[in-house]
Amino acid sequence: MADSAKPVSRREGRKEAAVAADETQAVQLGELSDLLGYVLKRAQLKVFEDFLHCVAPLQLTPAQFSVLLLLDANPGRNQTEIANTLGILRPNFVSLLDSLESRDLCTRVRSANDRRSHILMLTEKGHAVLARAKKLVVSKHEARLNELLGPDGREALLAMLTKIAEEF
Amino acid sequence: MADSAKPVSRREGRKEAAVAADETQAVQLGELSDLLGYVLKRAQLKVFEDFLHCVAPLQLTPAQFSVLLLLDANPGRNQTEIANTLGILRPNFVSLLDSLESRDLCTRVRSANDRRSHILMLTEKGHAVLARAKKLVVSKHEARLNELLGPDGREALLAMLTKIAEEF
DNA sequence: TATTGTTATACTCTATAACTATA
DNA sequence: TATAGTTATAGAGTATAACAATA
Repeated sequence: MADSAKPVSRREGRKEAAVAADETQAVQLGELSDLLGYVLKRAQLKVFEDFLHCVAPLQLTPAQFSVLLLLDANPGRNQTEIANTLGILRPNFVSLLDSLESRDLCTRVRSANDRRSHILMLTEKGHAVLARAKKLVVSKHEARLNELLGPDGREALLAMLTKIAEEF
Repeated sequence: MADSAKPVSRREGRKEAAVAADETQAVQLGELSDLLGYVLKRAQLKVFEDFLHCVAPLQLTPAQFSVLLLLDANPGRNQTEIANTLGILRPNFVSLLDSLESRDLCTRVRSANDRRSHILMLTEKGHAVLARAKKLVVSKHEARLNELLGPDGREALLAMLTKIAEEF
């Protein structure tokens, strides 16, 4: 997303001649501002955009970061297990892993028990990058959210979103 | 989304032999369950999925519904204005509009003032379909969310997401 | 026969450049 | 020259089918 798709905020969209008096009417969101799915998607895009920006020094996408986090918390799992947990289809997980492995952040090792499966592990560099990424996420990304919503607000938001994700 | 990418919920992932005692360890989400962006995305997918299901009789996607809502609330606007407001790029808005217009839900009319621009309007059928869609959204989709979160919870969630979408 | 990782493929979203017709 | 709508195109993300190796 370069800059073009960013939605117009409430007081924009005027033509040159109308800037001073803000003459031209802004487009009304109307009932859209009460549609949870719409606002949810908008908020999600904003949060991902900020995540990307905060972790830019390490060149990690949200998806890549989530894989590293999961490998750290679950050493010795295979591709299917990790992909399923993240809701990523196995075929699509292959290239994601390829990119991480080519950067020496994780490795695939054929399992001794079941030689069909690949055991996934973080490399030393993977651990180091993950540690640095976590620091950036906490100190920059989540810190900004805390600032905007307050610690209580953030907790409440997380609880409601988790409820939707798990029970809806 | 057929069914494959659905994430494994907490107590799954065991091998056949282990089902009874739930022996095989579930993959641990770990810090992922505290990452707002992750939960936000998961919740958004769930909500869109439910929206699609609830409005299935009318064959409207969330994006198409948002366009119809906006045209209803802002008659006489052109493509650029509507697309910008929704955060849709003008080139991508063309085929979206084509599909709505081919179903006789809206029309493009060349503006008399500025013959470059297309004024957008809902057709009679467009108004009717939008009215029916609104009923389905309120009575099925948003009703389910209200049931899950409670009216106060829903309001609080909407307020926080709006804040993120506008100020983050 | 079933499963793991993989390839190939297709469809949707999103993004940019460039054309045309108007201004 | 600048803007509105459009075309073409390219890249992500996501989906399914099918194959080789292994169980």
